[in-house]
Formats: sequence, structure tokens, C-alpha cells
Amino acid sequence: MKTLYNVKLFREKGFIRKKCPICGDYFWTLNPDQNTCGEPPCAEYEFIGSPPTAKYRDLETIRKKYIEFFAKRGHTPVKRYPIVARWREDVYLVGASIYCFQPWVTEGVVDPPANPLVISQPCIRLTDLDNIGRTGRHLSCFEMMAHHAFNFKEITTYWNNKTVELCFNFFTEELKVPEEKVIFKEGMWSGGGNAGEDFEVLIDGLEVATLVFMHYRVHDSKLVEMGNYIVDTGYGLERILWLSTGSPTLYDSLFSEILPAVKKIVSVPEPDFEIMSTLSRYFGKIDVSKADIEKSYREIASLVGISVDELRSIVIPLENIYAVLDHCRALMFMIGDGVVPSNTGAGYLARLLIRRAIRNLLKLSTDVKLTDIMEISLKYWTSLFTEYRELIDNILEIVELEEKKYAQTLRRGRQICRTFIKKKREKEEKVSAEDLIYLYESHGIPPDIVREAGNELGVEITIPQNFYELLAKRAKPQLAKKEEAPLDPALVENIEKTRLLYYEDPYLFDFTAKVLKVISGKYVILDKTAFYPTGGGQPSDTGVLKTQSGEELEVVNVFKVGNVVVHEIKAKEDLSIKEGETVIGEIDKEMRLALMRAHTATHILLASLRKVLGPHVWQAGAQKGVERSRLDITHYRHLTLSQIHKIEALANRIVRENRRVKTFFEDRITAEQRYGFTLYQGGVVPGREIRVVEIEDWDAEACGGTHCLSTGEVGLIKIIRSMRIQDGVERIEFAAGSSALKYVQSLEKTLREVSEKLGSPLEDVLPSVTKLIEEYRSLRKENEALKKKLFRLIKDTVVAQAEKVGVLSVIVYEVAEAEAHDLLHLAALITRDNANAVVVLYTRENGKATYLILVGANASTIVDARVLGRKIMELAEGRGGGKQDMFTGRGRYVLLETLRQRVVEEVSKLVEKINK
RNA sequence: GGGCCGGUAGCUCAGCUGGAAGAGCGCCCGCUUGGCGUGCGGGAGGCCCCGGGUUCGAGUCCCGGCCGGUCCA
Repeated sequence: MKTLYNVKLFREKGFIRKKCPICGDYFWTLNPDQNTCGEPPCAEYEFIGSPPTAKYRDLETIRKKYIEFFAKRGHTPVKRYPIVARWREDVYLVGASIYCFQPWVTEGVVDPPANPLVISQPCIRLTDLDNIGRTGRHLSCFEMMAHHAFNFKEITTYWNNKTVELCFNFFTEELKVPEEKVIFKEGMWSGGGNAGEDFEVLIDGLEVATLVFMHYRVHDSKLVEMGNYIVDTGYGLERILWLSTGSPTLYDSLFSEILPAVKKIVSVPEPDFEIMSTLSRYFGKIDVSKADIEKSYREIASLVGISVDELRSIVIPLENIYAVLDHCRALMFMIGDGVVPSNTGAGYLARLLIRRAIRNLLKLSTDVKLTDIMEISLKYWTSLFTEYRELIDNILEIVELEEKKYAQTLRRGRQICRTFIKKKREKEEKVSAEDLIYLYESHGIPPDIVREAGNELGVEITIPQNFYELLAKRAKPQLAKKEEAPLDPALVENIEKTRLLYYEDPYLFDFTAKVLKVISGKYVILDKTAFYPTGGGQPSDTGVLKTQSGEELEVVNVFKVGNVVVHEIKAKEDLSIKEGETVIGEIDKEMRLALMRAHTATHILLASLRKVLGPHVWQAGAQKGVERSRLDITHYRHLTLSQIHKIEALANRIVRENRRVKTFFEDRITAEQRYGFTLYQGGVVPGREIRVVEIEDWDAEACGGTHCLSTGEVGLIKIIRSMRIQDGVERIEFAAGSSALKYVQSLEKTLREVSEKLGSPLEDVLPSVTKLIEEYRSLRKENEALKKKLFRLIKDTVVAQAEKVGVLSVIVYEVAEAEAHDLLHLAALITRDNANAVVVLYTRENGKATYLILVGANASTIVDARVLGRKIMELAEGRGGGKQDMFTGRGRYVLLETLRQRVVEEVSKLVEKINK
């Protein structure tokens, strides 16, 4: 047999290949009596209560043993990577150790940091959150221990034989697992566009490791040999700990140090060993994603011989505690590595976890806050992950803030539910599944909260079993917008790499170069250039290209296509530029200098922000400009003015200290080790070598922009404003250099003008304005009051003019200096006392007039305001409309007498009509 | 990045198919009480987020913006 599965070790040791009678998969074992593949559901956990390993009770020891074991066998230990995958665009968080090396290493663009290597990488997986706490083994956060070997084109390190041997020896020699207990089950693994054969390594029914031999690329759902051979392994550290403690659930071993304290403060008693073991074995055996949880409880209850209710009362509180502890641990890694809770992006995932944890806590009906549990968790976990120690307060503050926010959302949610349900009840409608979806999607109200609110109002609400499925169905697939390349990359394919003069000397503004190619009479490619192409949030340079014939071509845009810099020139007829000729390039010097200052200022500012606000601050985007620049950062609160001033003061101190700004290329791995991952503020930086911009003892970032040589050149940094662009992301707008001065001057100018207008000296502007506003408000109020008074006064005069038409009194009156609103108020005053009144008021402005008719309660049975209104509009050539007793319209101004005559006439007609 | 919801008194919010800006709490005053609370009566407090449009008329409808919330990638 010539497959990857048939490894040397199996032949040497005498492994037997068997077929599992239940699932049909093939597996390798030393135990002739082993009949099934050893993986649930074909087998059951056997280690609970009787661990098959030497006894280890903590993660630290096992991790150390693992690293040392592989280090002794030629593997270089590599420091773990952050949990936030800043080097990738396709995922937010690291979900497996191989993520650290995708795509640059696996694609062969960047050398691996060591080869072969061993690592223990914390990972986050939020795919089956519902199972966490319940099944005894699921986690949202785990450490994947791994040994990786990278073979490009040919096998230079090791492949399947040694991988299996190392694995087998680790478990049997280091952990002392009896040889016959180790089962290797054959399988196929695929993910992230790659695939390969794999072994699942099972001990006593528990999958403890996966060994993948990646050598395919998945293309149109077919496997294509990629020519690279990558050993991708994963050993579940927490699972191995569980295996070696034999505790009822994984959580009992993982959280053994903090569980007693937590159980105590939330008042949950110690559970029965047998019940929890049974539960854990049961969930180990079934496919939890398809399980009916209520049915499972019934079956477990009957297995241990207690009632379902009794089981639930023991198990459910524990499930919640386990889930909370799991989430707390994940949150330490996420927030600690720079995720700030938000309504979008990776931050949303953190918020999701926090909210789930809070809901779990709420179910325990305790007053204990998530922050309290988080504090216990952090205290313990930071003793092992000491890099987070200085972040404890920071993390707690973030969690506390989120907890408060969620309490508010829930409170608001309950209120919204109540009004929503009441409305439904009035309309005698039921709260439908559609309604539940609306409440969840628009207001974040989980269905059980809706049901609760319904109970209080005596309205029964049924939640569909497949609620979350319904939600998922509604989510439409979204297409990512692709930015269109300005130029087809194929057109520059064979052009040699442009020499980048702006990196050699950022102060070079004139240069000569040879024209390599002119495309579409618009795009010029040179052999070398000092024009900076758009990139890293820095706009491109502009300037001119001077041809030999003396023509000046205006460069309007510059961009990079692959390794080639393209100069876009203003379209022109009779273009004289020729391929092969020499041209002189001249850059708009002032603009470039302004952009350099802005760029260096951005770096100074970012480090100042981190110093003042905390290490959770990361760049979330940036755009440099001549006049103004902006920098988006992750932060969980609005900046206060005093914080802004503090940041400004610090940044300007760095400017004054005139520190050196060093710019150099460095090997990626070396740079990462020296400066850490804070290098990657600007996002993805591909390649083996990265360009580092270092401000002495202040800041170092991977950056491709042009910079000043020392901070003093920036001159002045002034923050213009800060605003929240999304939850957890704050935008800081600022100006640098002469634009900063210009900004301050314009502020002063405005202030002076205000002071002049007010006629008060600069320092008294504020009290003056305050007084002015107060005066304005009181005048407005006085005006209202006066109008009311005036209406009351003229009311009698107006009523006195009334003309009797039958039982009705017709009043027509012109009011000076009034608005439609005032007319209505005056008319209302009259009709209130005179139910028989037909009031027509109008007011003139700019030759036009606004007419109002209001008819008293009695009168309205005879006169329809709209009918009368239409007649007036005929006269005034205007338009209008209204209700039975009220009409408004606008038209030409009509003399009072004419109008009165007409109104009386029309009303008389209406009265007569009724009399008939 | 996309979808949905909201912005009205100091606070929590009503305000229907466009037609005279509201309630509860809080605040102030008076009475009730030995005093506080309570109870009763009275009062103050509004650029209905901003800008445009439709209309005789917009808190309400349409478009744009700002701010907040929420869900999904």
C-alpha cells in the first residue's frame, strides 16, 4: 500500500489497519481487540475517573513538556501570535496555529520563522457557541499546540513518517499513555483553500490531536497537487489536560483553580461526580449540533436515575458557569490583544461574547456582575499569561462599560417590547415569528425577553423552535466590493521594477529618468521616479514631467501596479513624449513636504494616543492630507477635551524634542521580534522584508510612506476634532505644520469676528453669548405671551363686527403682522365662546394673503369650512384645503369689504339651503 | 461594508390615514401636616436633531445629512 497513511512507524511497531464496523472508516491500532475506530459515536469516553496518562494537573506543565519534547527533536520554539489576525484580510481572529503562517508562508512568499517549528497558539472559535458549557468539552478559546514542517517543492524537513512517529512518541513516552490506547484514524482534511490526508489521534475515546498532510490546493472542488508539503498538526492542550485529570468535564480540569470561588459567589453547590460524568460521556457520544437538548436531558436523567427536573436544576446552573468562565478567558485574549467591543468587525464578536456571558449570568439569578467573574478570571489567567497583567484594569473597564451598555439595551428592549405587545393586543393580533425577528434584528431583543414581557402583560408568545435558523435564512449573502484597478496589470507585466527614488532620498524633488512606456497617451512609466504613488493613506505626489522638446506634462495622479509606478498625466493632444527619451521630473515640493509632515505627525500622534489612552489603541484607518489628516483608532469612549489637550501636548513635546526618524528595510521576522506586532498599525503588509519607520524611543511601524528625517520638521500638531465613526472606533482629525498654524489662525479670526459683532472683548465673548441667548429666549416667550394677550384684547373688537346671517354670526377680519398659526389661535378663541360663529381671518404679506376659516361647533352643521373656503379661493385665485370646521388657503390679497360681502353672500346661500 | 429601528419637556416616552404639541416621573409655588412623606390644587419647562422638497398646511410624507441603537458579514 503506497498511501500517506501507511507510515514507517506502523510497520515497525506492528500496527493493524482495521475498518470500523459502525462508521466504516479505517484506523490503525496496536490493540488486536480494538474493534471500533475509537471515536464517538462509535466509542465512548473511557478516561473519566481513570486517566490513561501520567498525572498532570495544569496547562503549564503539559505545554512545557510538549514544547521541550519537540525542541529536543529539532524544532525551534516560536512565540505565540496575537489572537487578532492583523496580517490577514479574510478572518478577524486566529482559529488555528496554521493561521499564523497563512497566506505569506504557506504561499512561499515569506520564509517560516523556523523550520520545523513548535508553537502553542491560543485560538478563538465562535462557531458553536451554543454547545459551550453544555457538552463538557466545547470551548470558544483554546490553545492549539502544534509542530509544523514546511517543505517547498521537495521534502527537506519531514513528512508523514516522522510526523506520526513524533506524535506517537510524545503521547507514549512523554505522557506515558499505554501504546495500545493510541488510535490513528484515517481522514481527509480541507480548509482555507488547501487540503490533505490526515490522522485523527484518539485516546480512550477522546480526540487529542489531528495530523494533516497538506499538499493539495482545492480548485473547483477538485484536488490539485500544489507541490508544497506542509505538516499541519494541532494538539488540543485543554483536551490533553482533561485526559490526564480524568475529571467529569473538561471545564472541571481547565477551571479547577477558580471554579470553587466562582461557585461560592453565585451559590451553586458542588455537583455529583457520577451525574456530570454521565452527562459528559453522553454528549461525547452524540452529534450535539443535531441533538434535541430536552430529549438528551430525559435520557441522561434516566441513565443516572433521577427526575429530569432534578437533573436540570443541577446541570443548568453549571452549564452557565462553565460558559461564563470560558467566555471570560476568550475575552482576556481578545481584548488583551487589542479588540475593542464594537457594533462591527472583530469588536462585534467581542460584544457578542460579553453579552452571551451576561445572559448566562442572568440565568443564574444572581446579582454577581460579569465584571466580578472577569476579575477572578483575569487574576488567575494573567498569572499564567503575564503579558496581560498590566492590562487588567483596562480590560475590566472595557467589560464594565459593555455591561452597563447591555443593561441599558435590555432595559430599553423591555420597554419597546411592552409597547409593541400592547399595540398588538389592541389590534387583536398575535406576536408572530416575523415580529420576533424584527425585535431581535432592529433592537437586539432576544425572543425569551419578549416572551417574558408578554407574560407580564398576560399575552402568550410562542417562539419558533427554529428561530435562529429563520434569522440565518434572512441574512442575504453579501458581495464584497472590489476596487477597480485603474490600469490593467497585464499591460505592465513585462516592465522592469521601477527604482523608487523617494525611498533613497525623501527630499529629492527633481530628477531625470528614462521613459519606458506610454500607455493610452495618458500613463507614463519611467525606469526610476521620485513621485510617491498613492498608498498607506498618503495621497500621490503631483508635479510635471518635462520632455526633451520642452513640453511640460502635468502629472495628476501616481499609482503602483505591482512593482511598477505609473504616472497619470493630464490628457493632451499631440503628445510629444516618446518611449526611450529622457525626461525631467519635478514634484510639487510644498505639497509633498506637507504630506511628509502629516505622515510623520500621524505616527507621533498614534504613539501619543496609546500612551494617554492605553495599549488597546490601534490604528483602524488613516488618511493624510495637505490641509487636514485623519486617524481612526480603536477606543471605547469618546475623547474628552482634556484628553485631547493632553494628547496634543505630548505629541508636540515629541515634535520639540526633534527626535530622529529612521527609515529602513528589515527582515520581517527580525522586525516582529524587535518591535512586536504593534508594527502592523496600517494593516496588511506583504513580503519577506518590511519597511520600518522608527521614531527614536517613541514609535515603530511598518510603513511605506515618506517621512521627515526628524520630528522637529513637523512644526506643530493640532487636533481639530474627534468623532465616533462607529462604536469602538474614534476618528481624530488633525492638522500638521503650516496647516496647523493656519487652522489656529482661522479659529482666532472667527472668534475675533464674533467678539466684534458682539461688541465685547475677546475674553468676555462667552458670557456675552450666554446672556444673548437668554435674552432671545425670554423675548420669544414674551412675544408669545403678548400675542395671547393681544388676541384676547382684540377678540371683543372682532366679535363686535359680526354680521348676523340667520342664527350665525359671520366675522371677517384682517389681522396685521400675523402668521397662519396666530390666525388659528385667535379664531379658536372666538369660536370657543360663540358656537354659532363663522370666523374668516386673513393676513397680508408681500401682496399675498393667508386665509383662515374656523367654524363654531353649531355653525359647522350648516357651514362646511371647505365649501366656503373654495369660494374665497375663487375670489383670491388661490389654493387651500382643510377639514369640516377648518380651512386654510393662500392667494391674492382681497380688500376687506369685498371679502366680507362675498363671505356673507356665500353663508347666506348655505343657510338658505338648509332652510329649504 | 450592508440591512433594520430611533432622535418630541430635565428623564422615560405617547402623538392614528398630514389639520389647535401631550402623559408619567422630576422641578417650583400654595394648601394639607408639629415636621418629612403622602394627598389635593396651580405653575414653569419645547428651534418636535439639522437642511432641502411636496402641500393651503409637516412632529407626521419624500430626499440628503448628523447623532444614537441594533443585527449580519
